[in-house]
Amino acid sequence: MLSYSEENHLKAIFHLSVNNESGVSTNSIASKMNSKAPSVTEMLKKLSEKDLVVYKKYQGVLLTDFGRKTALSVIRKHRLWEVFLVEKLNFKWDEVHDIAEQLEHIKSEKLTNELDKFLDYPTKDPHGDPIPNPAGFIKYTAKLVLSDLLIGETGKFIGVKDSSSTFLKYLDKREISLGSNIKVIHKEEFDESIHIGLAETNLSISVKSAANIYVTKL
Amino acid sequence: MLSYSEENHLKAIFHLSVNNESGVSTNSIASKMNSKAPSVTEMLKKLSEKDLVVYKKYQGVLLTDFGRKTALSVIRKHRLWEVFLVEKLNFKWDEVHDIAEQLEHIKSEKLTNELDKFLDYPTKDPHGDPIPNPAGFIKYTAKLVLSDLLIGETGKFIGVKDSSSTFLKYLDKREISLGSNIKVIHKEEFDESIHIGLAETNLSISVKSAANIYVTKL
DNA sequence: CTATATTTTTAGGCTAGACTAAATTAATTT
DNA sequence: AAATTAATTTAGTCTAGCCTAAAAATATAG
Repeated sequence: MLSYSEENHLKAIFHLSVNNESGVSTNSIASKMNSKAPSVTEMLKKLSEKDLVVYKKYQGVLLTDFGRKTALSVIRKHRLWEVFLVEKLNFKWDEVHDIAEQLEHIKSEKLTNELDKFLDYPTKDPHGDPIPNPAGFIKYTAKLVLSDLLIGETGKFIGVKDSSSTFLKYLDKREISLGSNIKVIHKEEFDESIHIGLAETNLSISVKSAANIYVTKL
Repeated sequence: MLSYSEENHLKAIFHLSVNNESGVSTNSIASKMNSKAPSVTEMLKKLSEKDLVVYKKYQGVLLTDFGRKTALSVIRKHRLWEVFLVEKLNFKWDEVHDIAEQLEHIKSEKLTNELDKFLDYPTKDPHGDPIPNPAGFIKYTAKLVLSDLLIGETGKFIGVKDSSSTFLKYLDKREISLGSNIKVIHKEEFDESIHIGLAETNLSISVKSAANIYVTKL
């Protein structure tokens, strides 16, 4: 039986592994967890002991298959609960993260699978992130960021890179929502800001924002 | 922000207070929590510090209004989640306790109240226990135990005293379920066992069982 | 290819929450 | 009312999970 802290470390390592084949650094984990390097080192020893990670001093850390599966089970629960909160309990997409952080640690396989069924087997969470299946398989969709589209191209908004509530509320305010088609009308040379066209309106957003909007080219 | 352990102690004290106006003993709390007396003493000091209980060494402990409200908020969550599990996720009444023990600690008032709304403001949990309202008001129903009914009397099954999964499964097997009308047909002198009549069948149950079945006289 | 800077680990300390064993207080019995 | 028994608290220990400061290993720069 894993503790909350163990599960949270596994999750952090999983997320940091995505663009990091060669081992995740102690500091990056500490920074993602809002903790300090020595706490991480200590935890890595414990996780290694339990065969959840492969850890060699000073060499960074990687998940074992078992660790990866465990991390994905936590992520699965997180995302299913997020769907539940939005679909069934009237939460907004910017309100669900902190509660899901708590709910993801509830231990009951039956609960998770019944919840999945109750929600009719969703494949994406409210931010567009894929929901792993019970076996720990996760289906990634090819995606690029809005700032990579060329002038004249249109993308379908399928997810956010930054899912902070600040950014999500910002998107709400401009009525940029998951599924929207976004056309790149113009790119400002000076500050790289981007003029976009939505169904009804046109508006201008910063590169920073555009770099946090995942799209598929249409 | 209270810890799980603090919340669990408050809950235990609340449940033990019901038939105990004069202060709950350290040992009774320890036994309910599957812990030991020194752990309880330590916790009582902390809870007293936080004005959740009134505690004087060797004198037993009682909840303050604040402590009572806090305990009831945890109990409210526990019972709402139980309803959710049974009504929405196909759990049986004997399967929900342990999961609700985890879910009751999730911190989000909005979550609790939205869940309440989603479930259409239930007043009883799957075992017949009343669900406190958001203000911490709890509506008790007058009840007696089946073993107190006289021969010839009929009671409506409205709750269980022992909600262990063993007892609940036992009731399932005999098709004694919440809402059933139970008529006392005969009481055996020798072992005090009770012959009861249900809608379709007659059967015999022990005093011990009968003492754990709450009824209202019809 | 040293020297410096950065990263990581070790050493040691702290708190919460549990425990056992011993001491103290309260309750019960004679 | 004293003596015994039972309940409770104190004292001291342990573990998990965090921390800071210092030491060690690795990476980077001149």
